[in-house]
Amino acid sequence: MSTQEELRTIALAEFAAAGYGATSLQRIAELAGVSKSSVLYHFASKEHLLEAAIGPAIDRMQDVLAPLEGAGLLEGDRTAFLEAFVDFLLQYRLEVNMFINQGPSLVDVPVIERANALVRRLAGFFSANSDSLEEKMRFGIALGGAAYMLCTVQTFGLPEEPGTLDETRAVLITILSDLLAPVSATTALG
Amino acid sequence: MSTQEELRTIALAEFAAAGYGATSLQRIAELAGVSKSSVLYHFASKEHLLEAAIGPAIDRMQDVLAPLEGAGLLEGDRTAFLEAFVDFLLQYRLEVNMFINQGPSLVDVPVIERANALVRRLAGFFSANSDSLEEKMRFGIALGGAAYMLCTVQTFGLPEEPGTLDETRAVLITILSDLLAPVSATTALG
DNA sequence: TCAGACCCTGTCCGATCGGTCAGTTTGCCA
DNA sequence: TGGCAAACTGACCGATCGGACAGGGTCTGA
Repeated sequence: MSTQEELRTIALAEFAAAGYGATSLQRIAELAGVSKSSVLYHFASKEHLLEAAIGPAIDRMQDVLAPLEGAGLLEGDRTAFLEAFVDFLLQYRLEVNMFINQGPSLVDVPVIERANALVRRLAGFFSANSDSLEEKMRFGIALGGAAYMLCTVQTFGLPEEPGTLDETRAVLITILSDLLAPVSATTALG
Repeated sequence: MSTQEELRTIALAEFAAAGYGATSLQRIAELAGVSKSSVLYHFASKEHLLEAAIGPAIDRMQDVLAPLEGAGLLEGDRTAFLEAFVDFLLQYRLEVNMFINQGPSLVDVPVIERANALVRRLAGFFSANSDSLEEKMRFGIALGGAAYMLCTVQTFGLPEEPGTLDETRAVLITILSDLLAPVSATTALG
């Protein structure tokens, strides 16, 4: 693994565990066995390093959540969406962890703000006052709860997987489908 | 409101919104219209200010989650527990928001670590490998999802309440009861 | 009137932060 | 072997942080 890739990996782990602000370039350099100057050679600034660390995950997140926008989530697509969503959570656990924990406080970082804007729209979806409060809250609890639970498990250094990855995936999809069952098809992000 | 109470209120809001590390004593002082020295007069240190800001909420959190420990959550008590849990979330939204977002990264702060230890035990509950992975994940999604959803709604400055407070409370309890319905009574934290 | 508690302030300090810059090492290719 | 570009480094900078400290108002009770 090149120094650049190693720095990216270390930075992601540290940002997710200790926080972006609480992680100094000095510490990242030490963990990688290089100097702080070397970090700034590969990444022009701390913010660039953050962008490199979580940018790809946020791109993917936007793709996964895209179907929720506009016309809404059709009944037939729901299973496909949940599968894509759960796969995304499991594949990018560190990045999701970091975004969940620190997204709200890193509002001035473009790459974070891009994801924040998306979450803000989704949050508006289940927070706006309307007739079907329950449906919206079911949606929020399903998506937010799944993400938060996986991150909490990871953050606190508990056993890497609650069951095998495949079992986790299947159970998670089952629960989310169950939770969203009472939600009518075309309500999403109307 | 006394200066001390005002500082506590401002600190809580800022810590929750921008993060503990990202909030300087200088900024808190400015928002309160006093000097930084005055802040340090009322609270011996930044950490003491944090303790004053969220300590009471964490005490309450321990009380609310206490029934989950030991013998487990009996069937008859579940509704009472969910009511207490939801009431806690709604009453201490700012504090819960801050704890969810920054608890994992503030491991060296005693008042935070006290709550982290509790969450760590709860997380272990639904992450440990066992026969009833689904039940444990249902539990984690219910508790974590409800907390995270409310925090997200608040963090992003959306309408203060998704519906009236009473309606939110009732709907939330309904959804969580529904989600936990398949969970047998005595599995919790065995 | 005055002593003391309380509240508040400006000034200063060491530490640490992200970032700049000039210079050195390393590896590859002609 | 010589040269050049990429990789890397130590020294240094301004800014900001949490905190220490001495002192100045203000009020109250003796």
